[in-house]
Amino acid sequence: MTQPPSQSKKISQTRALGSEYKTQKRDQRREKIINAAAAVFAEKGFHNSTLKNIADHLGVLPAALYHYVESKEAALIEVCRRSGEIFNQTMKDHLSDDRPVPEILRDAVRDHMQNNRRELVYSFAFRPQGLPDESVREMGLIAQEYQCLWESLFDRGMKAGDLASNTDPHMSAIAILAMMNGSVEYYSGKTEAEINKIANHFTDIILGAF
Amino acid sequence: MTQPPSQSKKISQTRALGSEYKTQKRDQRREKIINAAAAVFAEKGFHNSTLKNIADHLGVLPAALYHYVESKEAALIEVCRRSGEIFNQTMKDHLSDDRPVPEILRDAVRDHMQNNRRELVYSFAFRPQGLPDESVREMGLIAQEYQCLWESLFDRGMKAGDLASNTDPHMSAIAILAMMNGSVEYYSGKTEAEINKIANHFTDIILGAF
Amino acid sequence: MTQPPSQSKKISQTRALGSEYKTQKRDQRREKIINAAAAVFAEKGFHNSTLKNIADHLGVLPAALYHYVESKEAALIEVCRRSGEIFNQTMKDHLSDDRPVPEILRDAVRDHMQNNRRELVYSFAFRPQGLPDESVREMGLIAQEYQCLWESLFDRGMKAGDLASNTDPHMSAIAILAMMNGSVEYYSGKTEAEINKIANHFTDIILGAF
Amino acid sequence: MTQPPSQSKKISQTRALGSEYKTQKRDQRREKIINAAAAVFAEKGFHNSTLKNIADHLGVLPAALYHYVESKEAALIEVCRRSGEIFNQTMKDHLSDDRPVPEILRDAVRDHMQNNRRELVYSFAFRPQGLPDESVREMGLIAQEYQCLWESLFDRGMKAGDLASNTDPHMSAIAILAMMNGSVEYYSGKTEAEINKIANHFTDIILGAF
DNA sequence: TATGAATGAGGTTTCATTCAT
DNA sequence: TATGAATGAAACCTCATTCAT
Repeated sequence: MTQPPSQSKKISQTRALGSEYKTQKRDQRREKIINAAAAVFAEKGFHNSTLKNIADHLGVLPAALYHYVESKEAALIEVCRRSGEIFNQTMKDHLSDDRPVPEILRDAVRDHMQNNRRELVYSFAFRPQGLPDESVREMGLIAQEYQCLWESLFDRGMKAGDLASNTDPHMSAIAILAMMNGSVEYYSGKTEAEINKIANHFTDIILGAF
Repeated sequence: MTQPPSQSKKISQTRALGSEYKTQKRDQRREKIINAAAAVFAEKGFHNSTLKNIADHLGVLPAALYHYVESKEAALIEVCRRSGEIFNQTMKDHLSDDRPVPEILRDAVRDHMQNNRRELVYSFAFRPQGLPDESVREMGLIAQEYQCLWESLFDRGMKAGDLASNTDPHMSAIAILAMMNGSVEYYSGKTEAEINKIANHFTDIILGAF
Repeated sequence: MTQPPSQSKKISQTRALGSEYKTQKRDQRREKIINAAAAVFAEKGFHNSTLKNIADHLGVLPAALYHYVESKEAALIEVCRRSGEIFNQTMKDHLSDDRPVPEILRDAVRDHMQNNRRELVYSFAFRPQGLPDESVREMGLIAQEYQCLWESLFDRGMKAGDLASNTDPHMSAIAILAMMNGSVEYYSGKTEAEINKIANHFTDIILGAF
Repeated sequence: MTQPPSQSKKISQTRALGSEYKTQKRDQRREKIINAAAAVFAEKGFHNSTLKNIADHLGVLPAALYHYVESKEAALIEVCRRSGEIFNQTMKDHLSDDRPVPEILRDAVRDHMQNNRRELVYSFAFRPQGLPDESVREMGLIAQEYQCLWESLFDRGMKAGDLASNTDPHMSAIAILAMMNGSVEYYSGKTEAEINKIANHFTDIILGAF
């Protein structure tokens, strides 16, 4: 029995696969663009970055970006969302660990600072100054969640007796986040090992209190 | 016989006073402009601030600013210089105090944070990202001096036995500055009393370490 | 007999004299301003000159100029008028001389070039490019009259047999004026003696033709 | 069996041609812009010309010019360079001719004046007044070379016995250039034939001297 | 009369964005 | 999909001019 329909099916499958393949490629391209945007924004700040800067990173002309990103601001929001996910996911992973809080804390501090350096995104996630309103809203939610995760770590530590009983989880979270983000210009250019040393120092400061 | 004050002298005095008066008024106007610039820069960041924004703060047209400031960048540099002087002078005053270091430290932290809030200038003095080169240079010197002042405070405290003997002045300065500057978005809108509480918390963290 | 009226007369006389004196002083001041304008316009061209440039020449602020001159363009017109009068009067003086035309011509060429250098005004009187319309009209009349004076000199010389009989007064005037004005950048910085040599050369060229 | 031309070769050719074609089109557009700039600058002078003037000549908005020219001053320099090349090349061509110098001279004068009219560029190449420094430098070199070419023509003529033995090549070049450039307002609006007549007159004046 | 503050128009330039190809 | 041309809004800045003092 001849099965002409099969051919049409095959074709449509091929098409579907082709389209899936295309979608995948498109996503990869989009991701590269978002990464380029992240790098440029981090280096120069949002308002001092031009689409040409981003396009240059990719060896492409500015107009090409519009095939993947709606606008400069949309790119910023995307960058924020992604970096927020990285930070938040990292922290959630730490929280699902059942080692003593001080040990988790030490790792979390180290990871945050390494990410700050590596992802070059701290600037958006934690410095809303002068950014477009919608971005600020988006970032605010992310940052708030992140801060909550840190607070819950301190809270757990205190309740478990791993940290001093008079620990203020809220203030401790504020303090360690401030320390890590307020010194990023100081450490972002340093080696991984050096950053780890600084991270340990910060952890000791937080742990030693009270 | 007493001579009446010579008239010519009087006139010249009047003239001198008149001119002095004018100079004074001009300086006041200039100061208001620099302050407006500081406020706008702090709120929106340098690149997102327009001369119109600053002019609007003063109820004036943008072109009027050029009577007092050479350019937008010149305004930025002036803002940085002024805020740097405030911070550095405040710290020098604290250093010339001979109370125990922990007490001085507590006051210094409080003053820095209050200034951060009041002067709204932290952003330039401590966040060079994407600013014009000359401004960055200027700010770098200011910030470096400021950090040295903090280090010398920790150094003195350690040598005097007021602080733990294993205190690292350099890292302690980094840490407390990062804490204060990295949390400015958190506290800048709060009342003086609330900020003082936060300042005390930060001081306790730094003092309690080790 | 007492003569009180005389006093009032005296006063009014004094007043009249005072006012006349004032008018005179005012005219002197105005003349200085026009001269300063002429110098600045000549050096930088009209559109590249600012009122501040002119005011600086006089050690005065720009607003002060408005007490004597209606506008920047009015100053230009005045400058043109004055320089035109100088050039035209000089030429009329030469024409009322009854020496042989070649001798007069030699002197006239010399005077034009010296004036070009000294008065620094050639640029307006002979280069209307891009100047405001009214100024161009005013200058056009002046320049036309000046050219006519030169033409009549050549005409007289030809009719008197001092110049070649096939001399074209119109073209000769065009040529010598072009020579003198088209080389002003070349000679305006030179000494009086050097300019005289060049002037003689130009005169020889004109006289030697045909 | 003859092979059909390889398709890949065709494609690559097509691509190359396509890109070449685009480059060519871009150059044409750029040339039009430079020409428009030349026309506007010539009409109004550099400082009195606005980018809007130039853009209007092309039926375009000012911002569009920046696709082809870096800045207003860059446009000026380009205009100068191009016109300088035209003038200098024309003169070099004349110098490589071995006819008697008077004949060459007559053609050279005619060409210069026709170019002055046609290219509308004399103003930059020979009137540096108030132009930006770099442009003045560029133009100075061009003008100097051009003058040298004229001098060498006179020099050759004198040595060949075509011109009077007491000819001063330097002064002759100054004089003829001044004549041609100092009268451009007079002749630039005239017909080609009329200009030729004037050019002949100027040539006669130069040749008849001494 | 001269000053200095302020204005408003206009200039050059940048840049996100759109669109035809 | 990427390009390159073009746009239009907005930025910084200049400057002739006005006005109160």
